[in-house]
Formats: sequence, structure tokens, C-alpha cells
Amino acid sequence: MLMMDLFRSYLHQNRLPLTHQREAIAMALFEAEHHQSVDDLADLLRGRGEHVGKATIYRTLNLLVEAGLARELDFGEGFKRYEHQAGETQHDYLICTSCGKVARFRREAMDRLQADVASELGFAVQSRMLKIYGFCDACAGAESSGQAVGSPASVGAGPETG
Amino acid sequence: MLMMDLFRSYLHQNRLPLTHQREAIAMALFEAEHHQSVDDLADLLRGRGEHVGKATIYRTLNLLVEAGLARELDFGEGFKRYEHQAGETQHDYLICTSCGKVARFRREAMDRLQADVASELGFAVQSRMLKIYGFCDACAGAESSGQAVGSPASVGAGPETG
DNA sequence: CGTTGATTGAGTCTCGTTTTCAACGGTGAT
DNA sequence: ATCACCGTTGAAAACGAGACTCAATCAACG
Repeated sequence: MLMMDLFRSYLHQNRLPLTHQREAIAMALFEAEHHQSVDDLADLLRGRGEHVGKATIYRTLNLLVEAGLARELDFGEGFKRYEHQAGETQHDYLICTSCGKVARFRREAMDRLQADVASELGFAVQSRMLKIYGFCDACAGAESSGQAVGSPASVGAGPETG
Repeated sequence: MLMMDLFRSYLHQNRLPLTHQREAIAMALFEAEHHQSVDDLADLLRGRGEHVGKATIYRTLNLLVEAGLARELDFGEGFKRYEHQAGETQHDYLICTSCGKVARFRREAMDRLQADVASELGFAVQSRMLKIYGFCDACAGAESSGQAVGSPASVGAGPETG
């Protein structure tokens, strides 16, 4: 697997040992289709009969992020999620504040806009995180749409409203 | 002050009392120019001779967010920040991963892009959070720019890399 | 193989945020 | 004004994600 080779290469070049645990954690993340939490990964590994401490999962995920092979995500759930970064181009997120569904999308225009703004304000871009919050198709029907001042404050899964 | 009136109105319509603490906290946030942490606000209030417990600050900030008068921000510092939402239009953020400086910007194109994507994917937008990470002018000079696989993993104030 | 130096993991610690609960205080009615 | 109702307050405790500790373990290289 390519991703695994890249990880091995990263470890080797930084004189870090490739342990059984690191391999198992990286494999689990690389094989996963969606963004995984640390607990997700712990469960997944336990299911495979692997004994891996959570501290090690945290440490290995940080390694993978440093290696550029994974990205850290925060959908406001109170804990982080991780997804592998298979050399894919940057993508952005739509998040349903009702059911929590996350959809990914890509727009060239977004990259251009980012480059324009950055050069204008004198920033050298490293990465970005765009999250658009709202209601997905399925959830749009219901919802009391408590709009700001004056309503019952029925905001559900309150996102990072910024 | 307009913001304060809106808050009063929100409380009244929801049959919630306007306490001295709530007024003090809201005032402090409304008067603040930049995004404040809970500790910032606690210090500020203490400096004014107001005795307000942190639990109350948290609770009042949540109220303000529900009222649509404040927004919650997370710049990856390990704690949340809040800024008042004075009916201003949506804005986005550039964050220096080296010194932590935060710059705000606005682009019409961003709103259009958001609307396009949302309608295309069947989402009803509530809000968004766009954070562009990179190095500001001042910090761009130094930095070993540890680029992904193979380098010393010298990632500094690692942002939400997603 | 043996040595070296980093990793592992169960448990502990940290710290932001939430909850608890008894005392307190707005608010609207009287 | 006064009262009663009901939500608020705040100190302390609880909570939870994530980082740290340290002795035992293990990968890697000669």
C-alpha cells in the first residue's frame, strides 16, 4: 500500500522505529473511508485483536499528521477526528447541524479565492479549513428555524457559529 | 447600546431574567474589539470590580450565541473564543500558525461560492467557518517549512490541518 | 546477537467546560 | 411595596479529551 510506504519512509528518514502498533494504527486509518475518532480507531483495532493503548493512538496520529499523511478535523463534537490524506487535493466540508452528516466538496474557485486573499494580505498559505453549516436535504423539512433574537433559542447541535 | 437592547429583548421574550451578571458579561463582550476567551472576560470583569463566576460567564456566552449576538470561535488554542456579532456580515479568517495573529477578511465571492455549493448539494446554509492557515508577513522569513514526508517534522503551532 | 535509544501503556495529570445544589435575586402579580 | 415563583448564581466537584510518567519492552543497526 502506497500510504504505508510513505509512512515507513517518513519514519526511516527521521530515524524512528516502525513498531507493530504504529503499523496497525496507520493501516486502520488508511483503510478507513471516513473521518475516524480516536475511539473509533481503538474499537476498530480491538475488533482485530490488536492491543493498542490510547496514548499510542494519539501519538501515532500526531506522527501521521506531521508526516502529512493525515489531517486533523474538528466538527465541534468535543473531540478530534482524523482522515488520511492520500495526496488528495484540498477539499471542504458541508455539515448538517441536525443529523451531523458531513459532505465533502471541491471547488477550484475556492483555491483561487484563497490564493487571492492570502497574497493580498501578505500570508503564505499552509492549509485551510472551510466548514459550511446548515441543514441537509433530509433534515431541512422539520426544524423550528429559531432565528436569532426573539425566538425559543431552539438551536440544536450548535456548531462553531463563526 | 443597540446590542444590549437586543439582548434585553431576547431575554424578555424568552422569559429569562436580566441579572446584573448577565448585563456585565454582555457589556464586556460587546465593548471588546477582538475575540475574547472566557479568561479574558473574567479578567476584564475582575478589573472592573465585578464578581462573576466562570460558570456564569460560560452560561451567559452560550445564551448570547443562542441569541445570535455572539459567535463562538476556535483557533486551535485549546479553548474557545467569542466575538460579538453586531449584525455584521459574515467574515472569514487568516491565522498565522507561527505567532497566532488572526486577520479577518470579507469577500463577496465567498458568499456566492457558498450559496452555489449549498444549493448544488441540497443544503440550507446557516453559517460557515473558513480559516486559512499560514505564515503572516512578519513570520514568513524564518521557519524551516517542514514539508510533509521526509522532513524533520518541525510543524510548529499545528493548526487544524484539514 | 547485543547494545542503544526510542516506544509502549496503564495510570496519572491537566485544564477547559459542564454540572451540582443550596442560597440568592429578578419579575410579574397582588 | 411585598410576595411567591422560578430561574440564576457560584464554589466546588464532576467530566472528558488529550498529554504526560516511567519502568518494561522492542526495533534497528553494527
